[in-house]
Amino acid sequence: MTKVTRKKREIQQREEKILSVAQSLILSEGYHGLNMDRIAESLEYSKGTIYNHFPNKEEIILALGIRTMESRIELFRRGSEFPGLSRERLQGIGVASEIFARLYPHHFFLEQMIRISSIWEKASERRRQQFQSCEMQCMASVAKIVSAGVAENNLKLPEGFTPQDLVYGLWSLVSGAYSLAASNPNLAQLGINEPYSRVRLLANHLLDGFQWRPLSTDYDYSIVAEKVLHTQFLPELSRLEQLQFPLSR
Amino acid sequence: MTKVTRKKREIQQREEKILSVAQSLILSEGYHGLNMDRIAESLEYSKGTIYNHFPNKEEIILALGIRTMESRIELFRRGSEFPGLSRERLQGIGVASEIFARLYPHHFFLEQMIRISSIWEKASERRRQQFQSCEMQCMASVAKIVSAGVAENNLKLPEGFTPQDLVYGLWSLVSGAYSLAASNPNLAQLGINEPYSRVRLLANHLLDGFQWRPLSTDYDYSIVAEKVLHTQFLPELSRLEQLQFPLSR
DNA sequence: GTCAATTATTGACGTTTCGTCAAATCTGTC
DNA sequence: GACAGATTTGACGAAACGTCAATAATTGAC
Repeated sequence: MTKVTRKKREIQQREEKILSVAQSLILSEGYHGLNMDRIAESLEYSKGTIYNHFPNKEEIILALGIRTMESRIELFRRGSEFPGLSRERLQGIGVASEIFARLYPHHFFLEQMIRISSIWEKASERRRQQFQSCEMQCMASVAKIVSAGVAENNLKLPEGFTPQDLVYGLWSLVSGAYSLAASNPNLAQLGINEPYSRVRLLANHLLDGFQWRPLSTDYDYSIVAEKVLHTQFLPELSRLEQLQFPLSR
Repeated sequence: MTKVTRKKREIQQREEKILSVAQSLILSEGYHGLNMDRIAESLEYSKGTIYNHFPNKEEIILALGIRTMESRIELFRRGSEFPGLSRERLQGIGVASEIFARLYPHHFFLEQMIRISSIWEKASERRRQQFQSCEMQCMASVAKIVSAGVAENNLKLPEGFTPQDLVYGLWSLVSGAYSLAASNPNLAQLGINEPYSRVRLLANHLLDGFQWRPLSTDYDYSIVAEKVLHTQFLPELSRLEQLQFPLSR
């Protein structure tokens, strides 16, 4: 029924433009720098038109978060398709996670904002569910590999410890670390110089603590990471190199 | 010179009242629920008077964060005074951290807010430094114990890994986990039922991964935690029991 | 006790931003 | 080219921030 006319396409494209302007505003000037009048002015449309696309400011922010979340799911999917032992496959997700954090460092900023600034309450149910579903998909892909590790007999979880609990640990470690890195400009001042690559090492030590075999003391996972990078993430390589992506470090 | 008159004391006390009203507003209605008119109205003072105490809304929020941060430092100090091996003392901080998170669960909410909502930029240099100094004191107390572990020969850090890096890991894990728990009401839905006590277990596994002796597989740290609780945190015990604080679980 | 100087309080006001909606404009169809 | 329906516009009201001149209270010297 709904014919895709020139006008319809134009409207569709405008939605992208709104998000892109919103993103640059929010990144350069923070939460308060994003305002509807400025978006409208910058795109040379009236405010009413912007409100036709998004019923309020909060929805725009959530939409931005969903946009990067979708890229994250895709990266996680590709990472988890790396063939091998469970812990090697988890390495695949680790690399995906690191690539994600480097390509979209602002995401962690957005995510915190979404959780905090009453955005959640004001946004529509539909978008909220979309966001949560993204998050759950990511966590599920990790949980699946943890369960595989148990099934493979390479990982024994402690009494009363579920795969979800381990996912909680990994997730907390990674998101905590990236959030700190994203919002604390003076980590270096505290003696933390390469936050991104450190996270991978820390996560591996956590896995060692659970005796997930092969242990990182017996097996060089940085080689696995390198392999993951070249088999699963070729398309991203050049973009990453511009950012000086050092997996070996 | 500046005599402490009745009036001065009155003003001092009002500052406390402002913070307490602000806190309940922000907790019950989120970032947007906190507004200066409502604080003024609720305390039956005019807005101008509130502005005499705090030059803007952001300073109030930061002051709230500093207030809990100071309690945190105090808890950390007491925890780290627990006598014993380095890893036992770190357990002391772990317990302190867990007590803190249970007594002031809103702190992690505040902290994220401070990092995100342009609060940082708008607040005064003085308060910003105060906040950072609190944070650094906490991290330093952890770093000190890590270094002690190395000196004690119970911990060997990997090549190129500094004590600060391990602090970064612990800090990220703990703050990530508590932030998630504070802002994600449906962790249980994801299969994570006791976020607080899980964190301690996860952190201990991370330390095991670094081979910090004695390992938690050889030594029951929940007994240590119990002892810490009774020797270092007696005053808090009754308050915690009302919250059903299960260290053994 | 009085009074001038200092200090504290007030609330009306200007400003910014959100989100709305009736009126104006544009688009596609017959 | 006339008409219905979709789209766009921007003036408007509401809410909140932060200011400041005017007012009130307090203090301390005499």
